Amino acid sequence: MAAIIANILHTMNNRENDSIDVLLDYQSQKLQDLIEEIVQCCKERTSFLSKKFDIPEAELRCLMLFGEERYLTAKGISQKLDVAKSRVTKIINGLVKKRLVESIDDPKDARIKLIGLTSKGQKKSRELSDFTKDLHQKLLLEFEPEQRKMVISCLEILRASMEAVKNQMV
Amino acid sequence: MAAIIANILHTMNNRENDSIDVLLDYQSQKLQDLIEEIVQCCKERTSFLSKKFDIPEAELRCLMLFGEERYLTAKGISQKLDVAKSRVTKIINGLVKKRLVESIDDPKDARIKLIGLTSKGQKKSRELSDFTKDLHQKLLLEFEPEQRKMVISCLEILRASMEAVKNQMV
DNA sequence: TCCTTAAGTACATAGCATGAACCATTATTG
DNA sequence: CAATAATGGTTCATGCTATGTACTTAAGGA
Repeated sequence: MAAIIANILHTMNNRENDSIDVLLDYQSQKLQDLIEEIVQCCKERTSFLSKKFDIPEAELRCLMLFGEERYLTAKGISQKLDVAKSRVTKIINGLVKKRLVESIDDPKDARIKLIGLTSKGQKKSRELSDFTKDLHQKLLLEFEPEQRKMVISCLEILRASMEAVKNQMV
Repeated sequence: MAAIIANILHTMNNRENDSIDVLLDYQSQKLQDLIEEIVQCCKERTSFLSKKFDIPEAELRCLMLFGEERYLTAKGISQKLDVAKSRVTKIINGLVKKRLVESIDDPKDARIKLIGLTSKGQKKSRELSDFTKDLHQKLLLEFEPEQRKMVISCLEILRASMEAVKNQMV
């Protein structure tokens, strides 16, 4: 089917005026489908990780925030995960129940609770980041070496353009 | 920061052996971040559409299935959306309540209900697909004309590679 | 006719996420 | 310094996403 369309396009290409519109139509449809499929694949990946590590997706995402920082606050997590702070309470509760995280009172400010990984949490977090790193390395190795740089810069273009369209839409 | 790393990489590049590993590390991290951001942007887009059209995301997705086919069955929808059939019942109920869809009994098989768009549903569906088509066209137009083909083929490579990694993971 | 399979629904359960109301505690300001 | 405002967190009500099991009805084959 795609081949047929491509063929039609090809025969029309160097002849007429509105063939440009046809090409644009075809390309934007293609773009839409590809993005759709890629996003779908990523969704499956996160769902897979959640099952593999037996931790809900939101909690996994939270666990991965402790990359650099030793301690995080509920507010900080709320901002990084881009969710309401009431949501963070739930997520932290889940992680505390699993003994992956523990919260201590901030000695300076009694309102604040400092959330930190337990050693069990550090282990899980490490495993998780190792796994996803490995996954993306495998992905990279699927490309031909010359393609790698190109794919990355294409994604950079795509991301920037998506950002631009988003802003232009307000 | 990225510039510094890139610089380090550059000075190391044509000299030593394990600089390849460093490059791979850098690139896979980059890849991970880019994919993350792109997926995030898509999530925001669907959430935006849901608010704009005042219809839950799952129902929107369902509405978009009536592209070619006149009627769909619950089972068919379940397969296309890749959700449990009990989920489909809920989704259809929502759409029926909004008078966007109606179900009639299959004259041939009393077990089956044929789901079809109402005229109101057709209108919404059309609006929706027009909007997303426009969006992707805008996106395409953000690229330089020469880039368009390249970005698309890069996404094709990416999609194929993700598929490959997924299969290789079982 | 009996049994199996298929289509669809109901219900219990779980996760994701928000927003409003609320309780402490800290900061500000008159 | 005391009243008030702002901040950090929790609780609760609500709604969407999604699954799986059990159930009903219908179709179709042995």
